[in-house]
Amino acid sequence: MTADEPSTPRPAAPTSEQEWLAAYDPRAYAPIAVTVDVVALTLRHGGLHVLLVERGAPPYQGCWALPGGFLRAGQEGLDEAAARELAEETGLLGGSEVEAALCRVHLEQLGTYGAPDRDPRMHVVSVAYLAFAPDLPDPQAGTDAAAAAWHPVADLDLGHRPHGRPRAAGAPADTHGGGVGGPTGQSSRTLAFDHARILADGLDRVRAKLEYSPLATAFLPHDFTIPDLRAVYEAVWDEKLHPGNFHRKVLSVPGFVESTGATTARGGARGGPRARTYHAGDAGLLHPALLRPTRESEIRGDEIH
Amino acid sequence: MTADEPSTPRPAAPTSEQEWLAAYDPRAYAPIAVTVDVVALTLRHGGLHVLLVERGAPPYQGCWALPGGFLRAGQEGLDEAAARELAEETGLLGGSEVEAALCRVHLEQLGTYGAPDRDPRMHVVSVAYLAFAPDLPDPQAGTDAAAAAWHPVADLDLGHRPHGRPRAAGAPADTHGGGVGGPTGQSSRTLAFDHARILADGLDRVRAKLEYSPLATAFLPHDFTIPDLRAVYEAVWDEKLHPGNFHRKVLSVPGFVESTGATTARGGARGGPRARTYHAGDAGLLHPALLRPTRESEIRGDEIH
DNA sequence: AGAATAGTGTCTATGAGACATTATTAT
DNA sequence: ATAATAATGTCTCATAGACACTATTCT
Repeated sequence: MTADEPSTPRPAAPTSEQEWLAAYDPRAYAPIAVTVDVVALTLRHGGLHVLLVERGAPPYQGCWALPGGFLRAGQEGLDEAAARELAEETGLLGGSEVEAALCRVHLEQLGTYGAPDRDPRMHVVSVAYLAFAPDLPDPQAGTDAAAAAWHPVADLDLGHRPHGRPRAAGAPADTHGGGVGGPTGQSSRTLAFDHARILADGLDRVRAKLEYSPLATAFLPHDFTIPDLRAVYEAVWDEKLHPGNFHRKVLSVPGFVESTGATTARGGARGGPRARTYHAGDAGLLHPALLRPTRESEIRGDEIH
Repeated sequence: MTADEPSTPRPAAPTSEQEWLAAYDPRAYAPIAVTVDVVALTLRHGGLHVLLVERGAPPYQGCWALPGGFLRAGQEGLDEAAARELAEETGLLGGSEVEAALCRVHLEQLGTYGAPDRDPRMHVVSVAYLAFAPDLPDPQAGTDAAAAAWHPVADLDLGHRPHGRPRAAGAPADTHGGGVGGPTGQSSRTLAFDHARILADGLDRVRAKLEYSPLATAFLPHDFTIPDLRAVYEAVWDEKLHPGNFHRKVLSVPGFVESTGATTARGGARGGPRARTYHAGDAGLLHPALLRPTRESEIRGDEIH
C-alpha cells in the first residue's frame, strides 16, 4: 500500500509505541529527505565521462559528488526532478543548440539508495537516475554548475570492482551501512557518500543495456557512422571489437540503424575510405542482441540481487 | 549529491523563495513520505499469484493493494524495510518451517514511484520491491496479514497491457500523473493507487530475468525436477515450451542445476517415468541464456526508458 | 491396454567469430 | 608509396528449434 493506516496494532512485529506513531503519521516524526541524483554519462575523446560537482560544504567538503538535489514535494515527479537537476547542473538552460542536445538525452531510473547512515546528517533516500547524452559542452560558469565538470570514468576510484559484469543486471542492492558515516579518506578521485557505488551500478546498467537495446545511439549525434557506433561500444565495454564482424552484425539487426544514403565528408583521421552515415532506427530491442565478448570467469559465482 | 546546500541562488532555475527554503531544509517544509511496497510472487497450482491486502480505509477502501508500509526513518535501509513488510504482511514470523521458507525468498528492488498525485493525501514516494518465493502458505489470520491473500495474476486488471515484453527491461518509468487522484472505478480486480502499474513492471522484470538468470529456481523448493522448472517458465511466460528441447537446454547451461542423483518417488500424475531431481547450481548468470520464443511483433516500436 | 510423460537422438537453419580481401583515403 | 580503414566475403563452430523415438509409469 502507499500510505497505510494500520487498523490494528502489530502483535507479530514488536515495535515501540513511538515507532508505531511514526508509522502512523510521518509528519509527526520521520525526518526523511528524498533526493534525486543523476549519473550523467557522455563520450569525450573516445572515453566515458561522468558529470560530477565539487562539494563546497561538509560533509565530504572538497569531494566530488553526483549532481542532484531535493525532490520538490507535491510539485514534481521523480522523472521531472531528474531532468530538472540535470538541466540545472549542466547549466544547459539558455542555449538553444544546447537545448536541442538536451532533448536527445536519455533518462532512466537506476535505483534507490536508502541506508540510514549513507548521509551523516539525516536519513536521506536518494533516487538515482542514469542519463546518456552525446558529447555535451562543459558546464557553464556563473551558474549552479560552476563547480560541475566532466570526469573520465577511468580516473575514478570505484571501490576496486574489476571491469566486467559484476552482478546479474536488474536492481542495485540497497547500501547497507558500509561503515562510512562521514568523510573519511577523501582523495580527489574518491566520491562523496555512496556515490561510487551508485556510479558503479550505473556503469553496470549501461554496459548491460548496450547488449540488447539501441541505447548506444544516444551517445552519438543524430547522424553517425558504424565505426562511430563501434567506438561507443568499445568505450563502454572497454573491449576492442572486430570491425568487420561488428559492421555486419549491426546492419543485420532489424531496426537498429537506418541508412541516410550519404557518407562522411572526409575519410578517417589516419586514412581509409569515407564511411556511410546512419541514424537510429525504430527498434526498441535489439534482436538478435549484440553480446559482449564472453569472459568465462564472469559466469560463475556472481551474486544475484 | 545527497543533501545539498546550494551555495548560491539559482538564477537559471526560476524558483520562489519558499521553494528555495524547502530545498534547503526539508524538515521545515516538505511533506514527503517514503514507503516500501512489495510485489510478492509465488506459484500456486501452476499459476502465478501475487500477494495483496485489502484496504480497510479510504482512499481506495475495499480495493486490493500491494503490501507495504512506511520506511522507519533512521532505523532501517530499504532492503530491510522490504523484508520486514513482507514478513509482517504474510504473517510469516512465528512458524519455523515458514521461516525456513522465508529464507529462500529472493528480494530485489524493482523501482521507485513518486508522482506527486499518486496518493491523494500527500506526496508519497514508494520504493517497490520484487519478491519471488516457493509456494507459501496462506497468510495467517489474527495478524496484520488478516486481509492479505494470494491472487492469481491472470485475474487482475493491469490496464490492458498485452502479454509480452512491453518495454526494454531496466527501469520503470516514473508515473506521471495519470489523472487518477483518488478512488475511481474500483472493481474487485482493480488495484489501488498506481499499484497496477507497479505490478505490471514487476511482471515485466520477472519475465525478463528468467531468460538470463537462474531465478526460476527461487519459485521451487530446494529439490526439483526439470519438468517442475519448465512449469515455472511456462507459468511466468504464459507460453508452452517444448519439453525435450527445454530439458536438454537447461542441462547444457553450466551451473544452472546440479543433479542430486535421486529421482521422484512417483511418476507424473497422468503417467510417465519418475523424473530425476536437481537443485540450484552456483551460476549467477545463465550462459547461454534461455531465450523466450520470439514474437516478431514485439521487437519493433517498443519504447525505451 | 492405453495414455501420458521423461529423457535422448537427429537434422536443419541461423548466428557468432576468426580470418581474408578489396577499395578508398590521409600522410 | 605506405599505412590505415570501410566494407564485404568465406569458413567453421555452437546453438535453437523441429521432430522422432524409446522407456517408464499411471489409470
